[in-house]
Amino acid sequence: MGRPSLKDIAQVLGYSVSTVSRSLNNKGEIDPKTRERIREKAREMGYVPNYAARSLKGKNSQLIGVIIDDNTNPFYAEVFKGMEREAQKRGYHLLLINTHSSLEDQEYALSLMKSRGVDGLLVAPVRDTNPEDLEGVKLPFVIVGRHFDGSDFYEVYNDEVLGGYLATRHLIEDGKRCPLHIRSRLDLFPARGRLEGYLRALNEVGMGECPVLAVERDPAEIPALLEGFLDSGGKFDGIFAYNDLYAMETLLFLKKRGIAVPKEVSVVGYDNIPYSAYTSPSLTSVALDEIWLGKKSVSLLTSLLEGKKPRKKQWIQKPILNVKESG
Amino acid sequence: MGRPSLKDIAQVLGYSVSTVSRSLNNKGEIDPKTRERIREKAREMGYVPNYAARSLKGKNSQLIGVIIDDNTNPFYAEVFKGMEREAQKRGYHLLLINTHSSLEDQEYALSLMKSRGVDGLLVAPVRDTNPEDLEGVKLPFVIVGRHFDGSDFYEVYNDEVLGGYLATRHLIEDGKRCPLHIRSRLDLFPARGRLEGYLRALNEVGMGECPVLAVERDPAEIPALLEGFLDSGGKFDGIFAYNDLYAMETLLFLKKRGIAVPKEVSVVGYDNIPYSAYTSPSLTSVALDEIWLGKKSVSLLTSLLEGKKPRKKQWIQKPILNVKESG
DNA sequence: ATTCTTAATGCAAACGATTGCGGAAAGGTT
DNA sequence: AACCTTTCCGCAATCGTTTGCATTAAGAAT
Repeated sequence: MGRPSLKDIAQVLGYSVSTVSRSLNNKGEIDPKTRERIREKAREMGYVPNYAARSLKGKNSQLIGVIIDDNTNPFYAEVFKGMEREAQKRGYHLLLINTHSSLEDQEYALSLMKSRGVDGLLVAPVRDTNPEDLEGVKLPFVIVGRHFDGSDFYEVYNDEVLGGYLATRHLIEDGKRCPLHIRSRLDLFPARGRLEGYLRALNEVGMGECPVLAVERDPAEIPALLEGFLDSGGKFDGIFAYNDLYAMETLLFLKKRGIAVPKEVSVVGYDNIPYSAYTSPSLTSVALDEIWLGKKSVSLLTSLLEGKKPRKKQWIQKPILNVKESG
Repeated sequence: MGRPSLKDIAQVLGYSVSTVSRSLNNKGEIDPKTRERIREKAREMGYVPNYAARSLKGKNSQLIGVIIDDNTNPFYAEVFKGMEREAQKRGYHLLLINTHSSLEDQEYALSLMKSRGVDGLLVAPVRDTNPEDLEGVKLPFVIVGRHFDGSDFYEVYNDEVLGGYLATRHLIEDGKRCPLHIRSRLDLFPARGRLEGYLRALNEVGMGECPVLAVERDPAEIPALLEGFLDSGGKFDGIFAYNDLYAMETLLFLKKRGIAVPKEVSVVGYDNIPYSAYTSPSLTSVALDEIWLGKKSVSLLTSLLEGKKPRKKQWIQKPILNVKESG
């Protein structure tokens, strides 16, 4: 026989299916003795509930859809881990789909999640996402790692401005007079925040005009960007890079050019991924608690699913700076 | 209204539910004209199939369970990506659960997958896994990245022996007389293979006795291990580390001790993770095609699910050596 | 003894999709 | 004109679970 159903248990014990169901779910009024008898038998027969049937009837699947850019990204990998921990604790499971930063893939993911009957969504929307596309799925959702200006979505994200500020202020306090920023595309939420924090730190001490280099698609552009900047007479004594991967490309370039880090130039990254400890010099980086981010987004979503309406819609995490050798 | 069902479409158009179902699934004989009419309407109404209902009836859910150690591990992250690509192409979706290398978590995962009604399993079993536990779930499955001696499971994995051999032979051909190996626990399949390849390369050229250091739990033990080895008079001029993380710890230690890489000591890692390009010197490493691994395991499993019995049960990938600066 | 509570359990419908079987209409064959 | 095919489509059962309502039995109150 395949997996036993409620009916199988009911037949063996001579009860009705409803009684078995109620016993297993602790619902309704059941004689404690029969309840125990049923639970025991269920265990013995290796009963596991059929989520498909349950979700078909009950309208809830105990499934949460997770839509992120790329599970290979150490930051999101870590966040997912946090999500999994919290979700399992609360009896939910996760359906993960990558968007590869593509709007098309994101639409596919959204429609699929709906089709799969997930109870709610944890989503890190790709750039250019129309907020209405999210609302259009008519599912409770929590935004992870992003923030839509002026919206009142439930959101769990990092204080990117503070992160950029911390990184830059550190460079300044270290005596750097001309810290460069290598930013990413400004249609990415974190990129805007980090840039803003960078500018704020500069303005605070009256250092107006420092150069910002922009990566359009790929961190692989960085060597050429820096090369071009230096060759056209540009100067810098510190670099705040959009993230650790950017910073690593930067370190590589500086090494090739024979520029000493941190003696001549300090480098600060962002995300503090595990591998940032293994570069040489090891990478000073803005650190986040990704696990917290994952857990918090799940607990927020599940309370939504339980019909609560948490008053606090925005959960913002304060990053800290993990100072290592590069600056 | 919520998401429209077959019934809704049927009512609007005046057909029966069965006709709608058959039209949408291209089954049975349906007048091409009505089929198109129905498909058009379905599109218009934004119909998406309800997988729960489908799997309840049809006995297949188009869901594949993925059970791995840890989605943060770059190797498995990459493998998962490959799986996702292939699965989506074939109309399947993935349910991911981490085991954190714990037998207990693995059992939870297995029971959960059964409960969720996945059609099949892609699993990288934790050490000490009893093959019978896997067969016990009574689901088609493919082993990923491991190999059970003597079993005839469907398996997709790497030729770890060859990998270890390539790494070690490279060190030897580079003139190293005493390459050290830092291995992991031998109850891990890859650890056994890599060690064997290492020994084979040594024996081939009659270099019998070279030292092997064993990490028991955590790569963080490595500095102490090497320290102890050196202090007790041990010597080496090359190191083949179990994986890139091990190699990175090794590089860090060597740097701290002032030992020049690759001048005095060459270092070779395994997995060729993206971040191995950013150490200094960059890390020579055994490279695998993780995407292939993921895709292949999915295509193998889906052909099982379609009732085929592929003759070739073991798919073994040949790694290559990606020579960079460290050796 | 009769009626009223209360506690414990069963009945049956419903969720949305699939599918074997049968029926009706249309056309073809003698 | 009677019969047979073929084509197209509907009926109804089914999957496993949940849940509102009905039912039964037992005990309490009169």
